[in-house]
Amino acid sequence: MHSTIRDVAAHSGVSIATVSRALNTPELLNAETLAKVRESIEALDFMPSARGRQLRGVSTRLVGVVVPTLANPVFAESLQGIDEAASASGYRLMLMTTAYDSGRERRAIETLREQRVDGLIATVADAESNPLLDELDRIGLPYVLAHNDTACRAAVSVDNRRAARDGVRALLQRGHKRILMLAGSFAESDRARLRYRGYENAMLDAGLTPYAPLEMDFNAEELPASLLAHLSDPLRRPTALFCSNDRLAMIVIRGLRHAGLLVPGDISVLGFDGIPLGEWLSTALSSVATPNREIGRHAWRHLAKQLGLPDSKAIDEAANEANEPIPFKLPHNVRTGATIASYIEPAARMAALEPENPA
Amino acid sequence: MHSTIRDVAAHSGVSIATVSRALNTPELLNAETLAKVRESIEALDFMPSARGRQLRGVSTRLVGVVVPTLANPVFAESLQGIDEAASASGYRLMLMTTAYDSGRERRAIETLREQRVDGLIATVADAESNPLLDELDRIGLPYVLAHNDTACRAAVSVDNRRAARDGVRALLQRGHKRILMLAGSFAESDRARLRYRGYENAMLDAGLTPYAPLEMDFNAEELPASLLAHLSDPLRRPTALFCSNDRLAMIVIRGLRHAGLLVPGDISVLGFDGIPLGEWLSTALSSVATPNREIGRHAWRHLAKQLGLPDSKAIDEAANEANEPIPFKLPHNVRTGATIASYIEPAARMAALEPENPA
DNA sequence: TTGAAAGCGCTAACAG
DNA sequence: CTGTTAGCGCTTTCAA
Repeated sequence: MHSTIRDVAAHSGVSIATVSRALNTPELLNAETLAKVRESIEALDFMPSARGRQLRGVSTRLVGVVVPTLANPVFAESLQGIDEAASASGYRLMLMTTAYDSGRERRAIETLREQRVDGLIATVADAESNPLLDELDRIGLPYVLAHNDTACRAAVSVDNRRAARDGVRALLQRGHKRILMLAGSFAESDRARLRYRGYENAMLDAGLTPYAPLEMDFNAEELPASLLAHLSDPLRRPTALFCSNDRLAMIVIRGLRHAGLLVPGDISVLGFDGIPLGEWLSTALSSVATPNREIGRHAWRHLAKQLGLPDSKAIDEAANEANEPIPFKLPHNVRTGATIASYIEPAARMAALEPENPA
Repeated sequence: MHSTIRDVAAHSGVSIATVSRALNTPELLNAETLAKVRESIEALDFMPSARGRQLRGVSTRLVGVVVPTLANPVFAESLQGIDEAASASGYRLMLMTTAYDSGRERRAIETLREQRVDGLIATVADAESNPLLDELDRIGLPYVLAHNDTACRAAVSVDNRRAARDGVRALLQRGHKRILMLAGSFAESDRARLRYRGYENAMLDAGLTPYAPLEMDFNAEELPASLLAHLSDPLRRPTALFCSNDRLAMIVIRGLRHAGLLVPGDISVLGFDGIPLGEWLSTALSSVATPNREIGRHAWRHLAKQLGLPDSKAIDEAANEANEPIPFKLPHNVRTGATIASYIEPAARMAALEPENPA
């Protein structure tokens, strides 16, 4: 179906070596020969096979990317960052999604290895004790984790513990004391666990007792009974909810409204991720925002370094800046939206609600 | 760096053919030999090279996917659909983004051809007169367009004209007569043009004169002067805006609120795409919803058919259903959110606003 | 400046 | 059941 270098050689009456040179080192060829060969290439719709080339030992210039899902904008964003940075260096992406499933993670990495990717960027369910990654280490295939937050491996992320702590502090500063943390599945995510640690830290620092985390289903239509139980007593219920991700926060806000609670009037809600959509909600979602695109971009920079590529970022800058280490931890940012408010004592609230009270 | 089939053969004291068989047709081997070979494979961390295999003429089981950007959830969703369907058939995706740039489209397709993808699924800026696609036709590389709406090529999409027409009809049914259509760049998108045709159709059918379309910048922070001019006269301004995509609709709604106009009280807004996020806005976005994931899934089905794969969908069903043609046009769905309302005559409005009027 | 030839990792006859 | 061998499309010495 495809024409090969041999077809081109035959068509233009030269050797295959000459065709190869026309492709790779045209400057070494006689202008006429070159023109002739190029004509044949055109005529035959010849497109050199990366396969043949790579078999000769040349690198594939392919990077594998492994993400749980693109339905989560967090990963779509970071994929964008990787894509932009990698294509600028002439690398192509090979994408695999895992749906947080370890079987699929394994198959994904296998496939990518078979394709002889030069390296890979992955977000895995468990970054610390992960045999797949251990194997990559052993065989020496370069990889960088994105979003996973661990010191054991090359991993670009925010500092999840501190980010969560800062988020909770923002709530504490607004006078909240009964702050409950909600999470999707802890099993699914080392990140959720670190975020809970941050929550604990902030609470303990403030002399408060952390609640146990409340795990809830990511796809729930309604609030789980366990949460509703927490909310039943207006005087003792949490005054703020810290959700381990934005999607959860949105589900919760919707559920709270459904249950007749005002956000942030009755209860504040803080998310985590800072997905762009959050800002579009009419009550903009307050969230601990993470620089997802930058996470992707920096993951690439680390990988590029491992691959021995010149750092295009560094090239732009002054030479003496060139050896500045590429960061593994990126800054987070507590985005004060409109879903968190200062805590008001119940007594004061009642007073404020009395219409008779003069202004 | 990688060990090869030859290393394994040497390590286990068999021929390379035997190793190859251990990989591809293990049932043909003596159990002991097989075990021995597998041991060596383990010991050497051997992973067969897809390169070598494919060079022998076996298909790559790779599909190229070309989309403008993943920042638009529409494409992230359809990519998900492609991914799910393709991996179910054992195919892998190679992703390239183009940012609607024709140079990048060309490079993307070139790369994919070099990688010898078995076929590709693409969303291009211009589907009809596109030399790149013509070339694919000429060389016989199977491809299917997704979202592009044209009869000239295999393309899975909604019927953009009818979808837009139905959306505008929903506005007309609510009594709107002064309906203005806003679009991003027409140059960028054959789809936007078809949607304008649908708008025209609906208006003319209703005996109304269509407005000229108003093109506006996709990334604008504020409403363009041209639109503000349209809105200045409360009695003659459009009572509804039809936006050629949801992102635009969201920008417009924000801008309208900023300008002191109530949505949908003062003016209705209808989007197009039905991105999930729209439903999360506190005033849920009304939109002509397109089944993006299904578009991806069906694009794969068409490609799979061109590749001569058995249709996994058809297998599930009764045999007599098996030859049911795979649709090119998928159903759209006018999602009545909360940003469109019935038109109320100004007089009636004024009356309703007078607090003295009894209920 | 060009050609001949070896070989990259693998599969698939064809023998044994 | 297993080994030998001939390529697949390309790059890269080495010679001419």
